[in-house]
Amino acid sequence: MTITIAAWNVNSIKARLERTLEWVREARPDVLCLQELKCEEAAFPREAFEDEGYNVAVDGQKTYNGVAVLSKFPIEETLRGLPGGDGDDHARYLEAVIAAPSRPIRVVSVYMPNGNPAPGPKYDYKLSWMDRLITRTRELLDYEEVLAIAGDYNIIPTADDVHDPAAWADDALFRPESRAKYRALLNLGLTPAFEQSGGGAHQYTFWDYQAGAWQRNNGIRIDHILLSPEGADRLRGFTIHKDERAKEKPSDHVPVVAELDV
DNA sequence: ATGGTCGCGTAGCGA
Repeated sequence: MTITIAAWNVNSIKARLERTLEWVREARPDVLCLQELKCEEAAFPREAFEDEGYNVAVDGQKTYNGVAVLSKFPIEETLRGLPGGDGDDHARYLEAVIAAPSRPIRVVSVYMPNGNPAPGPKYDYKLSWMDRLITRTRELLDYEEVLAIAGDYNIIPTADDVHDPAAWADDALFRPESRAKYRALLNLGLTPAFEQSGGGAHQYTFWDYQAGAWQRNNGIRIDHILLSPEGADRLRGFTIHKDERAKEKPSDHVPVVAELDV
C-alpha cells in the first residue's frame, strides 16, 4: 500500500486552522507532522481534525513551539521531548508509532531550534539540541523500522537551498557548524526524501513574510523528511506544496509530502 | 530606504 507522510510548520494552528483543514481535505495525507502550534495541548483544535478522520497526538506549549502528529491510523505515542535536556521544556519533539495496516511506521515530528542570533546562547542551544537528536536517532535506527523524522529543521543544507548564500553566511540556519551537525545526523544512516526522489536546486519550503520574499522567490529549504534505510527503500515520491504560500493568510512555510510504498 | 511582516498578547519578543 502507498501512504503519504507530510510535514508542515503552520505558524500557529489557531491562526491557520481553516487553511490547514482546507489543505488536509485536498491532500488527505495519511500522516501529518505539524510544527509551531503556538498553543497548549488543551487548546489544540483536536475535534476539527478528528472530524476529518484523524487520530491526534499533541505536545503543546503556550505562545511558542508545539508539535503534533496526526494520522488516519492509530497512534501510539512513544516519546515526548528529547532526552538529555536538563530542564529543557520546549515542545519540539514528538515521536509515535503509526499502526498502518501493512506494517508499523515510526514517525517523529521535529521543530529544531532556530538558533539566531549566532553565536550566542540560542545558537548553543540549537547545536546541543541537534546532539540530543543524533543520540536519539542512533537508538531509533537500531530498530530497523520504517522511520520518518519530519519537520522544520531550521537547516539550509547546501548553497543550492537558498536564494542568496552570501546573505545567509552568518545565519544560524546556514553556518558551517549547523550544516556539519546536520550532515552528522544524515551520516548515521538517514536519507533525505527530497534527495532520494531527485532533489534539485532552489526548491524552497519557506519564504519570509518580510520584504516581498515570496514575490521575489527569496526562499530557503529548511523543512525536511529524513528516512531510515527501510523507509528510503520504499520512497516513491516527494512533493513540496509550494502553492500554499500564494494563498490568503498563509504560513511562511509550505507542506512537504513523502510517498512511501509500504 | 539602515526598514520591511506576522503571531502572540496587548509590549516586545521570536521567527
